[in-house]
Amino acid sequence: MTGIPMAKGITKRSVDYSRWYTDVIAAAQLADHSPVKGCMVIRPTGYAIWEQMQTALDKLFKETGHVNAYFPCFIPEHFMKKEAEHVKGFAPECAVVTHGGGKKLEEPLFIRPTSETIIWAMYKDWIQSYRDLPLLINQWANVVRWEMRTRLFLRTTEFLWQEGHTAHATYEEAEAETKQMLEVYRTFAEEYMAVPVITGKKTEREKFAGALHTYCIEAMMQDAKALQAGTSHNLGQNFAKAFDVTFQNEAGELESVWATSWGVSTRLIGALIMTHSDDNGLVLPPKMAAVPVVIVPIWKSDEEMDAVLKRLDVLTRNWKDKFNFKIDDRNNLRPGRKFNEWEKKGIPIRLEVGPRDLETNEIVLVRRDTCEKTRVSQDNLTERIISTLESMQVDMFKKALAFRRSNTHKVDDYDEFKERIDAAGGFYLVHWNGQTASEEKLQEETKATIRCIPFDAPEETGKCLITGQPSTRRVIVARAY
RNA sequence: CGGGGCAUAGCGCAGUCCGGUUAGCGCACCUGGUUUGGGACCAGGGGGUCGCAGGUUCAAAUCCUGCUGCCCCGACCA
Repeated sequence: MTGIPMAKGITKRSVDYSRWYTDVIAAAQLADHSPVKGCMVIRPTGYAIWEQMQTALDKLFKETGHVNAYFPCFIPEHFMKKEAEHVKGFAPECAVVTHGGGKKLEEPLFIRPTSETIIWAMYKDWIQSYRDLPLLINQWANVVRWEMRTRLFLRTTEFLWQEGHTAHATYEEAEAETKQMLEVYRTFAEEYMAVPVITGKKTEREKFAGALHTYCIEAMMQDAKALQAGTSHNLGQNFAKAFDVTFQNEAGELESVWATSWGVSTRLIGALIMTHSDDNGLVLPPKMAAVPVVIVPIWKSDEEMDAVLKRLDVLTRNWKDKFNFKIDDRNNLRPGRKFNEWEKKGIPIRLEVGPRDLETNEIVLVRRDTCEKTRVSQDNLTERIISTLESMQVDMFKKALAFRRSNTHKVDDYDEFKERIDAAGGFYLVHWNGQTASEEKLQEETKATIRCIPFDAPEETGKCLITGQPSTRRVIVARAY
């Protein structure tokens, strides 16, 4: 048994990918456009996904020794101006508060686009000796960046994120932290979101404003475009010097502190949607579904209703501590409507139970990722559900990985590259001479950017795709969100 | 910032060119009944300062002027 009828109200991916994306969000009731330009209202269904993400990530952060704190959203103007590169990078996209309490403020307050400056202003007071290090703090917060063009989840004026800000005694320690947190992001993306990512280093041009270097995870969406899904920065001593944060080392000498910062945002919800969902709506990997199992009971008479619900009572008795589930016993909707509703919302497993199943001791199990419908025995149902959820988690990752692999190519000829990226998008492993000038030329001529220098790229001699100059390794080039 | 489009019920639209009953349709919503294994049906009902502000006119959703907001496509960004 298979098959799901065509979805109403969702544009097919093949017709218009970006319409499809917004249709899926609307159909699943994840978010709405707000009355304020560029901002979104995250609806309960969408926020539940964010909560799943927060829970999993927060645990990973705590396991690596981090603690949470909260800093204000207002940043005094002169803080923003202390780190030269940082101002240059962020000033143009900042919202600034000039009035408060009906009066013009003495000093304008920037609404944080990120919190390095206010956090380092505080770290100055908190750090005196090497014994105060490392300082490993994370905060869950909103930030504002005045973007010209916005898209739900992918780029909104205000968005939710977490930002880790750590302080260390040495460069090596800071570097280890930067890499460790990138690895946390990779683990989270792949094992929880089932989104395969490439880890690597950003080019000078793409790195964070004020960082020594930036590492990232890059994912491929179903239209074969790249999406930066998370970043981790080694900030060196730039912020410590700008905010005069020093510590006494064991030898009693005064040194500047070494810093990192790292973040992922509600953009991950966009990544999740564009990696797994289909023409029928949202598809959630089990670990990202607050409620991974929904049961639609079916009945004609009141007697049948009682019988079905009673059986469900027995069947679900030991489920509470194993996985969340919901019994959709609304009596004003017919089953077909409920099937469709839960499909659009991406619930991983749907169970259908009616009078016929009571007789045969079976139940209908439908997998959202494959749309596969199976009649399964009511015996061992709990184990069957758990194993199905586990398979789905793995299968969805494998499917996404296979897609990325089949859309990743090595190319050595610039004209061939132009043709292929126009025709099919995709990731291209190409040689690059390491110069910003050729990177800019590439973007001007093809709208593609260097997504990252992958960690696993082997040393290999070749010629730069753009200039023909010598190169020692390949980088990933793609058109990106 | 450039190009395009839209603004009429919660959503999607018609009506606007050519001014004229009480502004209409589909979906959604409410009530009652029949239904229920893939998006139910029948009957009844509620909901609108026609984006805002001026103007023309006996009369404006409709004509004129100005403004505002939003969406989509490009240049910039997590």
